[in-house]
Amino acid sequence: MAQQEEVFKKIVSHAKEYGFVFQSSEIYDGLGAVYDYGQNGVELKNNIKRYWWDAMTLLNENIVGIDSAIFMHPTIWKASGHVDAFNDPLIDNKDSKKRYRADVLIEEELAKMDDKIEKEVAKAAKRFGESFDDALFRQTNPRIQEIAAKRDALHERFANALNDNNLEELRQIIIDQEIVCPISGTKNWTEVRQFNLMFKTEMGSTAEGAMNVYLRPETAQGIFVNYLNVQKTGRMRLPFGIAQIGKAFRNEIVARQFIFRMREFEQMEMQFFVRPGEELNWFAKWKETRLKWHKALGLGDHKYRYHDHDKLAHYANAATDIEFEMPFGFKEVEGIHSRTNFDLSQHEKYSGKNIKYFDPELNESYVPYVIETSIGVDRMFLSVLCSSYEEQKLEGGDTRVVLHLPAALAPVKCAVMPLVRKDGLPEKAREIVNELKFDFTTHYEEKDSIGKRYRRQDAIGTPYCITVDHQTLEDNTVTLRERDSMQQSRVAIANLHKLIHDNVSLNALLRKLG
RNA sequence: GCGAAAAUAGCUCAGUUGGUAGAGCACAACCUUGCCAAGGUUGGGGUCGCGGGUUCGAGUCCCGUUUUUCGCUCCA
Repeated sequence: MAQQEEVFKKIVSHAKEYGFVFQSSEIYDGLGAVYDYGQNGVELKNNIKRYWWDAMTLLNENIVGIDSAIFMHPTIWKASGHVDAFNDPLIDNKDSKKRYRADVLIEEELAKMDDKIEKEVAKAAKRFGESFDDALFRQTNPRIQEIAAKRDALHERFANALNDNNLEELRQIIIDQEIVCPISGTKNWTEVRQFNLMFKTEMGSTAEGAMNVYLRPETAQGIFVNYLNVQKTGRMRLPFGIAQIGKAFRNEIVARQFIFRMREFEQMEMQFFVRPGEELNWFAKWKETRLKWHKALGLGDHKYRYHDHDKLAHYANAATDIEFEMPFGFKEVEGIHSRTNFDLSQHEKYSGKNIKYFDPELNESYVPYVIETSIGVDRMFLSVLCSSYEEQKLEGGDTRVVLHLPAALAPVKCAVMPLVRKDGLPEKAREIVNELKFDFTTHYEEKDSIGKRYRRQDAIGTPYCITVDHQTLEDNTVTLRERDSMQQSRVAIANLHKLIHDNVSLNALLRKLG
């Protein structure tokens, strides 16, 4: 494990050194958990997005894309549950340094009181035997009455505090109830603080007229609120899907592990709308389809696994993660959720608009059920980078650092280099670049020895290097050098284009998914 | 957010009880070589994360702060 962490550090350094990922605002000491993509990173990221987008929209005639705005009406986040669910009142015990949810601590205290009552009842039931009247005993026994009164008073006070969002009161309840930390056993508590995971800003210029809006914490809602627009204008019939790629923002308390958890991140989401009752079949189908998409990249089938959720979110009736083996363990890359009709029903309720789908086959209207597939682009990027990175020992004792990126995702597809910088070889190489550049990201390199140039291309994962030598001037052939095997072959310039295209285009990858 | 550790050139790091900021690689120019990196010459690049303090003098000691890593915590 320690070794894995070393490798991860090297990957992070490599990502910076070769222009994949930079810390945001670095010259101002950086900004926490925000990163920028560099010249190679952006190409890799765009290729990942293109692979996903094409797999969704080209291969499925019933899936279309949209691009919704980051700003949305604030009520959307009330309807979706984010305003409430992303607002946890937290409190720390100063001695044990443990953090708890203040509301959970109080709920546990209430549960304890209930337990006490039940114990009293059970004791009495044993004592009185068959003549025991449970309801009567609860109503008349003074001890139980006393506990129940305290319990009810606490419950009411707690409910009021929650309702008013009164953090000081929550803390006061914990103090008054003499709740202790289960670890340290002390009552040395900090203030109660609220962490809202949504970034808030204002829209409109005047203080009175300004409206509080949020930066979206997920892209899904932009699809839900548009689903009927797309269905009607696209004449879509269930089942159909809407795909979207876009930025989302969460003010994470702890954001770590490089680009794995960032405060600003990008999602690729597809919401698939189905008939009620058919959702679990579609859930199973998408589970399979999505894993196939990942595995087609060839990063290693053993690096993937499903993680089915036992504890489901409030909107879901089934959920799975596709996890990928990162240097720091198996981690979620994609989530597949059966979101029921929760979101659409909520929007119907909060907007007051009818957003039912009319099913011409069944001749009835209903709110569709939704299967969601949602990938973190940045996590996907990280998984590709980590599994591609290799420090390879070569014969002769030296090592080379090579990124075995799937060719279709590589930021640079080929590099053209004159063997020497004279005798007209650079000019010939330029001619080849000018042919290839229209279809492939092509580098031209003439500086340093040829071996050094190969290694530089290996480090950014370029699948092919094309070397122009003196023979080229005579017979129009070049040396084609392959990244992973380091094998060289003599190829006619006329055949270069097709050869490269067949191996680096997304097309080949998509055909595997057919 | 709490605790611990760290921050010196693009990268990896050295820097003595406090006394003029260094190396290797990388980068630029020129020469040389020419199919798997690290030949030669020359050069550019650092207010030692930032801000205070102690001191005649701070990369080094003290305080604060930012960022990163690890642990806790949290995670739709």
